[in-house]
Amino acid sequence: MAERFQAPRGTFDVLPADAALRERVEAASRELLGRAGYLRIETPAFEDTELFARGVGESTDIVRKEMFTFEDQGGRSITLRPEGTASIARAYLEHGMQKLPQPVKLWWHGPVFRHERPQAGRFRQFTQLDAEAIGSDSPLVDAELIILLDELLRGLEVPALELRLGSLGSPQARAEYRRELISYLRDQAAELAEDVRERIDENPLRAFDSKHEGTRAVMAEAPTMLDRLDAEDSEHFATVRRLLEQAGIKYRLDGTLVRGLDYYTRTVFEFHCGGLGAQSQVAGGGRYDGLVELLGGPATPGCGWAAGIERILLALEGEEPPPRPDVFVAAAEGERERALALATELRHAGLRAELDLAGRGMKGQMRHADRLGVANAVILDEGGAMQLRDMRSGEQREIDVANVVEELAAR
RNA sequence: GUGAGCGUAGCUCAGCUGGUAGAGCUCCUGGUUGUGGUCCAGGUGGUCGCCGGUUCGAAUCCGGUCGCUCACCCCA
Repeated sequence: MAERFQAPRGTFDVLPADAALRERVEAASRELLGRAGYLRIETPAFEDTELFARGVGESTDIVRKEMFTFEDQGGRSITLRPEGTASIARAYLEHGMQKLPQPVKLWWHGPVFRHERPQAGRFRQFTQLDAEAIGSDSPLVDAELIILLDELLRGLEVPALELRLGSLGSPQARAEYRRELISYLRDQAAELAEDVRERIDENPLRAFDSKHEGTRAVMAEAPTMLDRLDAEDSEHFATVRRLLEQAGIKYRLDGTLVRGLDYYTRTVFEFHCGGLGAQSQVAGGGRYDGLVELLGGPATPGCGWAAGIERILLALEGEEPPPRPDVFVAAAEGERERALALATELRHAGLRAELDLAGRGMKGQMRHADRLGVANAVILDEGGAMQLRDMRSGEQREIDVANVVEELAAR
């Protein structure tokens, strides 16, 4: 037991029972994003470490302690992608997509890696669905992306959804606000909970989430980022809000949204699902107007989101039974090879056909057919005769070899 | 990285205050020469996570270790 291999910590197998639901999520996103003109892109699962260090930000938890980084045989530092946006921005630049009509709208889904301690809804390898629109600073872009994400989650019937919406403004405004908040907290330190006080410099925004009474009183009076937006950012945000309201999308205004990646500017948002455990965030994203430039390109606005497929699946909670075959071909001892040929023929006709591959006796084959849940069985008798059996009624009659395929296809 | 709970057959679990492993489900075979779903009988399958200690003897007690789960942190 102990010596048996196990999937590495924080990873999992997608078993057949899980596959159908997962495919439904993938199909829904492909369909929805396709209709909105988002085009599919695939980037490598690993990149130059520096891309993430620069793109995501040296000071973020992701870069500081969550990356799977290794040296390849040529001495290059390589990192399994901990998120997708930096790769998309890299591809945008590498392939000169500035020359395309803007914005360039892209989507992808695939594995993402973060070296974290696993827990409910948190894995070391998980799957993200990403949508990105690069090259326009119009608030229409922000709104379109949020509307699409909302439709996706709602269409999948993710329960107890909540959209939180905020704006971070420009990097400068954000930095100024942060300084202001830190000094405000320092002044009020005596009233704050101990854990909040200890993290004033580390993460002052977190004070807003505290359940501590004294802290809550202090925070009720604290300035929020939304109060400190400059005129342009403020107008941009107001337009995004108006567009969402026109689209009938409910949201909770949240001036304390942080996002753990440095590249976010202006609009930020998260979708949460109640009853998901501690990791309730199902999707999140925002605008990143400085990212492309940060990676060495021209000043280029961008906006996008990532949805966690596993968290969505967790919220949907369920398995779908594997598809049932239409027909099972059972064969007497000497007829096994004919069974394969017939099954192949039936498959050509578009039917799901199975046969015994384990050397079962007739009783075993019928039992197996029953468990597969087939509606019909074809039984090949010794000597060439053939029976067609209706597995529900138990009715059975001899049938002509020439007619089996037709007969079954018609059912 | 920190904390808490758990770790017995493929799955769900039982095994009281220590005496050298069980049930249900699943799977396979058979129930008078090859026909299913109910029922009956039988079978496959576990060095009780691992290492060490206490003991005449440990799945059962103690220590360590690994793993899983949940939470903190942070994020999808």
